[in-house]
Amino acid sequence: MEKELAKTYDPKNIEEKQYQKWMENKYFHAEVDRSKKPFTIVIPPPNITGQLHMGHALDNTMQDILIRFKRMQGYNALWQPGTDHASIATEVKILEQLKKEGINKEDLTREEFLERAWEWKKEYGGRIISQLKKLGSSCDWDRERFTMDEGCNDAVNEVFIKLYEKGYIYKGSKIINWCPVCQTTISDAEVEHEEQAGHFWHIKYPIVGEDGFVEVATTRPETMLGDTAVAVHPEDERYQHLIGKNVMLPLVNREIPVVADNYVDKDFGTGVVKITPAHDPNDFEVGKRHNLPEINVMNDDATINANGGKYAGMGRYEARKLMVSELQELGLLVKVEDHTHNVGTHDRCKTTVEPLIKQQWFVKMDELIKPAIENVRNGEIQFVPERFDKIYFNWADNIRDWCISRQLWWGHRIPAWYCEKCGEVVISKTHPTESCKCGHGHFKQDEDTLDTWFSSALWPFSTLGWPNKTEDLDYFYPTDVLVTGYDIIFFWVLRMVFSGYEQMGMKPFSKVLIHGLVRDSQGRKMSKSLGNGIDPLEVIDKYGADALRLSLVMGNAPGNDMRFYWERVESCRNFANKVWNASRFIMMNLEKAAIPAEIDEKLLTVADKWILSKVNSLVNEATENLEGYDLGIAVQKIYDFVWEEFCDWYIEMVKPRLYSETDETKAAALWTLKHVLVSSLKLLHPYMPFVTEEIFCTLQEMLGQKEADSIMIAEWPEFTEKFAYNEEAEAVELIKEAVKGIRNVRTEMNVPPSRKATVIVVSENAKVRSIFNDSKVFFATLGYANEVLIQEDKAGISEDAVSTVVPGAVIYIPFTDLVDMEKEIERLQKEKERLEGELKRVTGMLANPNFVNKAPEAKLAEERAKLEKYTDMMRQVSERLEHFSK
RNA sequence: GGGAUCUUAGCUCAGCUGGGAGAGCAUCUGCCUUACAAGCAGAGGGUCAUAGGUUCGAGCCCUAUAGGUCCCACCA
Repeated sequence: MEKELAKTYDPKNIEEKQYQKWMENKYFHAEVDRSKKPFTIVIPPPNITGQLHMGHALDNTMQDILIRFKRMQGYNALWQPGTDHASIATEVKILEQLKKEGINKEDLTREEFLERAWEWKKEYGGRIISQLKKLGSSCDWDRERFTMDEGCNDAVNEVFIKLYEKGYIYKGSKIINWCPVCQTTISDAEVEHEEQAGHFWHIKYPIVGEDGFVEVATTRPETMLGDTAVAVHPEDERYQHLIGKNVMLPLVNREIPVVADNYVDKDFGTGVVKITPAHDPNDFEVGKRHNLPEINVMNDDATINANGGKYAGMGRYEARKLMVSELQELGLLVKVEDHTHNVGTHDRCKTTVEPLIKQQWFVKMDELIKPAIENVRNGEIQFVPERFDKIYFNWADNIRDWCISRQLWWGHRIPAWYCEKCGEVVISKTHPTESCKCGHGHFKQDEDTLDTWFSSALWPFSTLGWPNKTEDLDYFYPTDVLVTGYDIIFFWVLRMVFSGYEQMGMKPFSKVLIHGLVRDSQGRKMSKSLGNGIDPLEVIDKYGADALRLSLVMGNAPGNDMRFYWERVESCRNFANKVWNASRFIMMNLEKAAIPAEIDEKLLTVADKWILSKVNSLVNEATENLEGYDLGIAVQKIYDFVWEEFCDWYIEMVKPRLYSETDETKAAALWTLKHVLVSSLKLLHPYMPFVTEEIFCTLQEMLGQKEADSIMIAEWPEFTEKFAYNEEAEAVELIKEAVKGIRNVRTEMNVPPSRKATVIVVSENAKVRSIFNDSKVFFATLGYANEVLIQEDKAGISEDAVSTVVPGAVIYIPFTDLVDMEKEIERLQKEKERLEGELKRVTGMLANPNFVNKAPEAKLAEERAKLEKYTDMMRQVSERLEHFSK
């Protein structure tokens, strides 16, 4: 370890090195330790297909901040990592890769395909993990899991069997969402509704046995091949006479009945709806009510099947085109209207989803969802910010059975076995050995795999060893907080919640911290197709992980989207640089003089007490904000403190003491510098782990004092009564105001910094005089003074001196040769106007009996004090003005 | 159709349970002051979308309006 910091801050030189050290020392690793309280976060497992994007960077930065904070607070902090097999996403990628080699899925056996898939996992599954490490994530990598590893696989089978035995999992023939491109079912959550411009075709269906037609309107004419009825509203006068009659389905020439059903909206379209039970969820329901046949007219690739007669083999849109033109020739096409409507598309490939009737596995939701609703409603599980529970309830309250089977190969194969002869179903983790009813005894496993979210739903407990009763599970579960984006509340959060209650009898986590999306600088979603994505690794390469992390959380409220700006990262890097240089300065001075580990408080000056009280209350506030998940607010406060109060004020104030060989408070200054620096580094560490660690360790090395081997396991700072803000500390605020006044006057008067001046403080108040008397030195270092006089009256001061007014005193700077009267008057005038405004407000308030009667006592006292202060300042300013106007 | 959310300085955004409008970036003016020009010091810039209401007091609470974003929803 180095004993001094490099001259320039370069994240490249420290980040990799520090991360390795943390890994080697296993600081991220958590073991069950009953003497400590656990704090657990499970990572939202990134897909093995994935590369780190800004969303991951934000999500994981937030988790790392929380876990590092809690670890320092003394919790036994576990951040459980892992990756997701992401069944459909990965399968699509692998198929793409195969395609490039000229191989189709049909060319491979299931086993051959899976071999390729595991190779993929081996090659790319680790990529995202190494990228998370670059970000600084302090996950317990020894515990890394994968949704398809042995344990998770076992958990999946266990849950499937338990739910099946309880009757919560069933196989049924229902209308489901089918993706013709991916060739699999998808769940409701995976369907995105997209507004598309389409048409409304009005078609005449001849009435059987009489002249005339009914006119139906449809957006999907090709589905008429599967029509098995037309429906009207039971109370629609226009169509009463038709109910019970038949119409002739054109092109197909099939007689279908006219049924009456409340589903029909009299006022929409023609009031007559064609019913296609096999290809529309509503029609499916209508069909059930009226016992209509279900005619499936489509193949899995959305071409028309044999039931479509002569259209068989055509694509759905091709058939549509032909049918429309044929209807037109027959004179049955009344009109075509433009019509925008919502089309369901598959969220992965954007293909229009085709509703089809198929045999699939479902999870019955009505019972399972109950505790998941109840426990969010009663606050057992809380969303941060709260409003996101509405998205949650929106899904939970309207939940339908979850279609969990997928016609994919990459994933957890459904543990259902069928007797090849009698078809008996056996649900079992392993190939059944017992014989079945028919005694044939040869079983074949279900071909389908499970929805990828089925395994993710178990993640908070499967990663801790479930279904085994492990110590880990007993100790670390339920986890404390789940950090994720609002876009997967219904995919994942909801399913973890009901799974937690069902399998563990306990919630999976107490808080759900929701963040928004990272958009580009124009507010657009970052996406591959737009090519507007920013690679976090590129940002890290240019500015360092610390800067990236800080830029992602500072000035951003929970749940809100944010825009990515390079300028923002740069300013965060500049902050890291600031911390670096301040530390370098402090260490340069510490090096030259030994400092005691503890300080004799009598030696502390007002400046010391001021900064100590400031950092003390910062500790309080930042801790509180962090505990309330206000990560952005907390770090904003730390940032402001470090840069403004510590660097720009305190360090500057303390310099004369450091440069002096004789000042007896020098040690106190050094001790204070060190104390405040270390506290600041600790507060910053969760946000900027690398730079704070580098400085912390170098500082310890240099001092030969060791508090901890690493800042990440050092103790979180605590508020101490000893340094509470008091009158002494407050005196510094007055000094600051005076200095600012002097600087302001000088700039307004265009006085170059090289020109030093005499500063005369005039105050009738002995206490104020005493404050300034003790702080003369600050005017020299901060206010360009070469001489400071403190006096009770204006004796000996040139009447033409420029001045600045602070509460309780007037500060004169006699520049006999430089004074620009006009400017000085202008300045005083401006100051007077400001004070007038303030006084008007305060006197107005205090003159209002309602305010005086109703406002809290503290507020009243505050306003009275202000009145006094401003009145005094006003008197001084007026006096000065009077003089100049003479 | 239902719901959420936003509208604050030129830009991007903070603003905790209502009590004198903030930050970063950008702009302007001085400074190579021995930690830092990735810096220091100063300055300009906002009727907090609009209209009502509650309150002693509203950026913050309530209602309505306008505009933006997003989610959900079976109107064929």
